[in-house]
Amino acid sequence: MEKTYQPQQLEDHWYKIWEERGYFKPQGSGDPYCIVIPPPNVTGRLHMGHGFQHAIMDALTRYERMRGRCALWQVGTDHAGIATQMVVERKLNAAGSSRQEVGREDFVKKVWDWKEESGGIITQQLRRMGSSLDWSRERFTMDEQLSKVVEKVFIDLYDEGLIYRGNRLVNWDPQLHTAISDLEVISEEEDGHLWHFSYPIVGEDTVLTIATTRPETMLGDTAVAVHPEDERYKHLIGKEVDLPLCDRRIPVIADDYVDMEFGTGCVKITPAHDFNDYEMGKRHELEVINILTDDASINENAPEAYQGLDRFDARKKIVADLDSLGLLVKIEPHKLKVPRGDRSGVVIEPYLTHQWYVAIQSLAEPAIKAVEDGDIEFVPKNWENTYFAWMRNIQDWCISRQLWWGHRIPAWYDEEGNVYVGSDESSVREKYSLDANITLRQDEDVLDTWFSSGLWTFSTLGWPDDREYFDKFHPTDVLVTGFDIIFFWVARMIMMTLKFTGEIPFKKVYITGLVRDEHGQKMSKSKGNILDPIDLIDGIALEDLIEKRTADMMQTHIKEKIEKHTRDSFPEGIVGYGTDALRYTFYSLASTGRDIKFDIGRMEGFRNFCNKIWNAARYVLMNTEDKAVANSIDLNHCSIADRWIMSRFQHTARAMAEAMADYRFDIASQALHEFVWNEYCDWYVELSKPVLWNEEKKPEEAAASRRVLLSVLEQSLRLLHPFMPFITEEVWQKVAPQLDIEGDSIMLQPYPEFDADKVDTEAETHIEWLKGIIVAIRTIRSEMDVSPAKSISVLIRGLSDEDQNRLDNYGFYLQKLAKLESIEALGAGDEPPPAATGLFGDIEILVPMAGLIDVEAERARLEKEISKLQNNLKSVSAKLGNEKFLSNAPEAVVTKEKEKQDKANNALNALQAKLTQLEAL
RNA sequence: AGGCGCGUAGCUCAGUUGGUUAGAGCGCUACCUUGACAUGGUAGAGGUCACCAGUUCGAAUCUGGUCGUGCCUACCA
Repeated sequence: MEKTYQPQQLEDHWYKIWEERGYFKPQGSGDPYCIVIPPPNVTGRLHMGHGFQHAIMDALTRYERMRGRCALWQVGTDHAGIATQMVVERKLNAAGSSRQEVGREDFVKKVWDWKEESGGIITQQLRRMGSSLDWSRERFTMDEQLSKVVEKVFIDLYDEGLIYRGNRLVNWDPQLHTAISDLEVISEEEDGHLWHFSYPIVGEDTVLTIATTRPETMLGDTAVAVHPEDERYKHLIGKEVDLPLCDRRIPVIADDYVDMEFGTGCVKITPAHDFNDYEMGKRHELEVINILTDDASINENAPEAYQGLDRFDARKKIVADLDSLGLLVKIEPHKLKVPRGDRSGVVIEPYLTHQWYVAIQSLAEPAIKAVEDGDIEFVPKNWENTYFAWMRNIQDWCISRQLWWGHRIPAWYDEEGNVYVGSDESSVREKYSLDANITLRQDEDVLDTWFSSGLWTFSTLGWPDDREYFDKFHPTDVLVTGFDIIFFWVARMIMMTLKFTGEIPFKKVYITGLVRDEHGQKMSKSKGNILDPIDLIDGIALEDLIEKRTADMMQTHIKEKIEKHTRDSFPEGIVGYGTDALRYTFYSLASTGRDIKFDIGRMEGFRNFCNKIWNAARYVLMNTEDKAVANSIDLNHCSIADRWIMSRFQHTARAMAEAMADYRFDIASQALHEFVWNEYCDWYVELSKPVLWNEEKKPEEAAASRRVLLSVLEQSLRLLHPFMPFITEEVWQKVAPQLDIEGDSIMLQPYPEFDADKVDTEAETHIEWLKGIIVAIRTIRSEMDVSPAKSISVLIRGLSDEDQNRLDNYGFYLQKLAKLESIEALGAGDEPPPAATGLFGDIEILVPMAGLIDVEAERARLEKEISKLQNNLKSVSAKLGNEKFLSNAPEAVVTKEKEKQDKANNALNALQAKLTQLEAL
């Protein structure tokens, strides 16, 4: 074995073997366990969020697989309609072409080509994370079988009247030329203006002043609204105003939606270009005048002077024109929420179009109930509030998109515009008994990507025709995902799955936090603070990292800022830490209900942990290969340390099981780390040395310890495997044969279960005693500046009979671990020599001073200890002096405090005696 | 405007039903290359648990408020 752990060489090696041998397929007769992957964008790249979520899903899957469940982690990718189409379109544009130029059919072909070309990257990256996904069942949302499910669901919902075509305002992206759902609109506060304009009142010499943030929409105004109770304007209700710049008179109406306090208290109403105005328009039967084109330019419904102008150019011209008419009153700076498309980033227009909708109400009710009843549980639970809040106020879902990449809507129109829905043209003709001479054309639109994602748990498992996997694995056990897609995806999956399968899609929803950078900033391209999980695994040179982070940046000053920040954060670039270290870092940070700040320092610590495991294995193998190892564990031959470590292992196994049941990966990782490093390596390995290397020990005792060293290491590897698949496999392959364990891979071995019978309280008590004495001696050595190389003689007194027995039995450990020349018990009557003193309970440990100890240093040390004890004693005594405490606190608590007091008093007396003795010198 | 979080050691985070001397890792200090490991060992230093008030014999933990901070939802033109 190498002296240090080298992850690069063995990760690919083992992954390939696991995959080739089919270990990721569900096997065995255990209870089925299933997780479906949140399908990543087929042409996307792995980011930290993926890394985090896949680390968790893989830990769960490997854990349950080892526990004997028939485990399936279902893999697949998403066609990601808008995102993917945009990438291909951008490539076309860069080449001087456009999607319109190549036409729909060829464009879609080009997207498929792009999918073939880049679609392997993300799946390759998932493999690098060690994910035990069943690749033989890989699915894609646009696979034939999954597309069939999409079609069936659409048709069934339509036939049931739950999908309908509506003409209403939608969020329109004027760059992508498509409708998008509410969820795809990001509203952020931006600096804008509030323009005050006057509209002349018909038949009067006065004007009415309105305030607006969007002057250009006045071309589509069909009313002005005031509050019915507004004394300033009450008399104008029912009158008309002349709409400036347009040859139109519009009414003044009253509606209590109007806020009297805001602006002038008068609102212009543009039903075609504002959601509220649209609703108000409906209430007052106002005319709806659309003044925009698909690209958000002014259309032919507006006065000629403005036709063809872009919306923002039109705004300038309108403001100028109103000004020259003397109707511009003032312009105030104003902060407002600007809706932008989450993909395109352009300002979204409310726009009147025909779109397809899902009538969501009847689907939402059972989906709410499923969570209310606890059939589906969110972890952490408070996300349920978010879910309920949205679901109880849910709006119909606009599912059509004016894109080319996606599932084409299975609807046909005849020349009169009648709609027919079916799986293809011929079945539509049959279904609706249409004559052959009627011409049909298919709807041009495709479905929202989330429509197919909503069917993901059952479509990937073969529903409805190939039901073997569906029947076995559905409902799935847990969904692991981010809170950002609770509405997009989780809620819709619950609704669609309940509707079509009658089952919930999953029993638990584990919501992960967002992965942020080390300063708590969101990772984003524009901030240039992205970390690529693969770079953390393999390492990356500083210059390459800077290049990567600044490649697409146009502005030099931003580029420079990112470069500086990157140089500061990673002066040496990033060394590769390996997959196991990355995964472990995610677990350690995965406390529930909290975003995680990714700290590379922690990852380095876990890389070191890998190395620790590696070297522990080297030690064990060095001391067991070609040596006598007991065939089985015989407690009669085991040392007290052997018994202790086996017992401690049980506690760890129990902690692990509890943490995993609660999805507390942070607690689990800490328990494992603590056991392996602090108990196995720091203590047990050291305690094994005097047994293995002591000539006077019987051979069968050494053989027993060798067995225990191997056995506990082997079990620890299994305990660790779901978190660190690679290193545990590599080491296990070397350790298992020493124990004659049969099996081809650790990942198919049973998971260690807690066994109360194997807890050895007696051994734990003895070792705690031993540790206490050793630490006390070491502390004296360290504080008295005694060279670690120097053996010392130690006196000990205040021993009970049991202590004396322990000293007889385990003294050889003390000699080795505290580097002692000798240790002797001092009789009760013996006068102790001047010495440095340490206490462990009632036991006094004396290191005689003879030239070793500096009197002043010891005095200072004692005084420090004494003052610590006095403080301690003060607070304990205060409690015990409080009558109310004595009468109200539970007896156990009072007893405990009394014990504390006694102990502190004894210790104090002992130390004070020492101090007196010292001062007498 | 409503809702949900968070504020514990220099940094990143634990702290279960109120009872610990408030913990871990990284970083820091001192000493040490001892036959697994310097990606290491041993021993340490470091916290008025954001602030205020209350409940209680007892509060990091429960209640109310204040401040700071992050996010989500909402129709203020």
